[in-house]
Amino acid sequence: MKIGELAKAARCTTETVRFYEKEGLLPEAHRTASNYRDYGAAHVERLRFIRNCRALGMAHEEIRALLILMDAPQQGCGAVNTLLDEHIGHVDARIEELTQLRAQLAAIRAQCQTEHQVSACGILHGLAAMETEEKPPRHSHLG
Amino acid sequence: MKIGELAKAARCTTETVRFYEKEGLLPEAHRTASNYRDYGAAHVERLRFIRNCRALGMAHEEIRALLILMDAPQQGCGAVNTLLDEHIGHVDARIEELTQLRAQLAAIRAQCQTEHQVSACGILHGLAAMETEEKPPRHSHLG
DNA sequence: AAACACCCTGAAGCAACTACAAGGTCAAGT
DNA sequence: ACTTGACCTTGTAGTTGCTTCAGGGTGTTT
Repeated sequence: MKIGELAKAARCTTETVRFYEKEGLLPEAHRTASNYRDYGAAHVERLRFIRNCRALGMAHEEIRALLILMDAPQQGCGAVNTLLDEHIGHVDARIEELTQLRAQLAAIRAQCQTEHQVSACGILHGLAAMETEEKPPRHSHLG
Repeated sequence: MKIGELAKAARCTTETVRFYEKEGLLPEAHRTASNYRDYGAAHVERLRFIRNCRALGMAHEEIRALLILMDAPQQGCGAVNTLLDEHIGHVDARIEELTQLRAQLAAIRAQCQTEHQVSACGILHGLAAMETEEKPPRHSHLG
């Protein structure tokens, strides 16, 4: 099958397929006489796997690690479990960060209930007066 | 004050300060005879405001809009309130997305409780079998 | 005069794509 | 035979919010 068909089968774009190939996530395809990429069922499976992992918020690094583990089918799957647990940890950490942010934003928002002059706006004063924090180190690759 | 002092006052790096200047978020500084940037109290205030907004997850676009509003102090602050409400909406949307992701991940994780062969791992099978979804349009700039 | 901390500019790198630009291929219709 | 249109090819640049680096200048101290 051609790249467009593969892309449709995994519900992504041809550009994304080519990008994954360049990244080494998707193995290179055979080429037809006219230099078109030519894919088989294994490519569809692999690409769908990658897209599913991405939909779950995994980074390319994590997916790459999973793919390598998958390519040694008779090995133990402890590393797979670990990797997933760590990823769940990233998601939890990010939810926690955003929840705290949400509370801070609500507090600032509460400082202005009615429309008045900008110079007297509680929100702007709140934003200016906040304790400026150093950027904490990232807990996850999730933005 | 020199750029390093300004950066310290707002707890960021000199590179970040120069970057904000290039972006137009921070006005350009006067220069000394030796071409060093020379900042005053107004710059400290502005930079701290920017860093506080960033710490609350706002995008540069949002901050830029706030700064413009702030520069017209006798105008009404309705737009400020709206902007903040929208930003809170972004955060809520992202928390919701991540919470759903979290549930999906937990479901997949539950498919493998004990270590066994990769080829029989419920997690990998779950990841392969998932309904591949099209990437939904972004609800927010928060990753 | 040398050492060291600080400043300058400009370019490149990160993640995970997306969006061109400029061209080649192929099947269908006239 | 020719054209249209949909598809394919490569390569490069843009997105966001910085960080890092290279290669150099300045200023104070010893």
